Amino acid sequence: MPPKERVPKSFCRAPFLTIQMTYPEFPDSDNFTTIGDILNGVVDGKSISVRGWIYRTRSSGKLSFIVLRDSTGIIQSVVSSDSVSESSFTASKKALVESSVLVTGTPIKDERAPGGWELKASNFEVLHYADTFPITKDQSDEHLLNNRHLWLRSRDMVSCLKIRSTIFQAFRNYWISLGYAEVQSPSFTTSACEGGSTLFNVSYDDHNEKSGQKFYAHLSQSWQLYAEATMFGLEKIFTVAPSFRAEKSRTRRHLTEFWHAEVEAAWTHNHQMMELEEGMINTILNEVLSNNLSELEHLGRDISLLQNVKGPFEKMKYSDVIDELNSLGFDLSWGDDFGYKEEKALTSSRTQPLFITHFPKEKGFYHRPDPEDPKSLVCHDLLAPEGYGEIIGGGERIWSPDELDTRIREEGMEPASYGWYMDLRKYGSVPHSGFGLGLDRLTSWICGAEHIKNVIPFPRTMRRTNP
RNA sequence: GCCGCUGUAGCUCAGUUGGUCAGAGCACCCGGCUGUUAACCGGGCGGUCAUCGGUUCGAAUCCGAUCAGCGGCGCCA
Repeated sequence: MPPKERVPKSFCRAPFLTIQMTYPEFPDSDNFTTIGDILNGVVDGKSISVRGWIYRTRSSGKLSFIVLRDSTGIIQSVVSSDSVSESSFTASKKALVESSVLVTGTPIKDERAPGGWELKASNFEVLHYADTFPITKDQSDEHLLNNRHLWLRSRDMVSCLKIRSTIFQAFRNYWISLGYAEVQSPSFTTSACEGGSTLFNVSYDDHNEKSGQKFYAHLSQSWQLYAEATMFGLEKIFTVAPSFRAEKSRTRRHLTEFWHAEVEAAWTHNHQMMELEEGMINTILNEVLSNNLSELEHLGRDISLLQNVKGPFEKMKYSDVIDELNSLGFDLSWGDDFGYKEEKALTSSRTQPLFITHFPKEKGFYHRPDPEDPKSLVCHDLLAPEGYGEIIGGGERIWSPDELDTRIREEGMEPASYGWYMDLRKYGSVPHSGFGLGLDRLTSWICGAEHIKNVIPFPRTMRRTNP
């Protein structure tokens, strides 16, 4: 075996050093203008410099048209052999799409340019000549997924990811403003939180042989059991974390690794939590509408549909939903679970989110049976409109130790196998509620995405873990 | 787990009943063009037809298996 390559000590410790690094080919300077500022008319008529990548390139004899992009937009620059050095002009003709460039010039309004603005180049410098970019105008879903590491540069992906960022931030800000604390729970777990869901198994070298177990741990499907423990100290908590489901689901709404926003609060009833969720959805939508209009427009989203979402959201009991579905031609009886077909029928004609409450007991052992109607639960789902379906599942948790014991046995499980979770009901148990929100599904709805894969940088599905 | 579909050049695809079927456009390279809008004109490069096996005088084409991927259902967020 060849000797292991040694990493220079100074490299390892780079963050702690204050050595001034200089890159002669790339000036240490903030003296660059964003394309967004140019398009907003901030620097009309002045000579400025732009740094970015080549988005499109066309040339004719003595003239190159180089469309530049940065994270804020795109602008066409015109490189004329009359107004730049020979090396600049050659570079502009030679550089392929996605080459990184530094361009100096004067922005002017010009109707002939896409976007209405144009940069008259006085200097055109290529920092790195790109190889032939694998993504051209002929694109298939599969090719774009195989090249997702490069497709992330596309305006579609950038728009979705900007909106996604707003959504994540708005979620956090909303709960923090209500006095909730952000808490982290482990991704390695040994307790299933929800029966039925399939768990990923994680191995750990020879741990398995030594311990006699088949695996080291599962990957978490939800923080809920941990949240119920943490809640007793902090009372109001939330998290944003990945959850993992090994279901063999192949739909436009499923990922094996998805971003789960979850909330848990002591002294809180189901109906109170639903009100908070409504406020959360409205807050997130308002933030997106005030920060990401251009991204929504680029994606072709019907913005009026989002603007028209206002509370109070419609609330229906499960039994009434069954009646509505049967009036639409379904044949369901009380106790039947309904799937996406039913969700789609309910939500495709609606323009507002829809709460469904009082599901049958089978939905989850940890949800509290309704004292007035013990065969149903004090719980809720929230369905997004336009056919996007379920984005939230939540409810009031059982807080009485005896009731929890009974429910677990009813589900054919042994309370003892829940170990420390049963402990939580022994020491000052209190009423509490919580929910889980699929952030990718929420983003998918807000973006109007065709597929949930379109709104996460590196989607993980049952058949894809690359790139 | 179930149902359906796809695999031919770097990309998007055509290829009829098995017989000049190794093709086009784009990309890339060379040349031309001073207003292009993922331009245009001329030329060039480029494929073990997913893999393996079978049927046949002959297979990209028919059959089987395998691999990879896509869409949907059920389940869930």
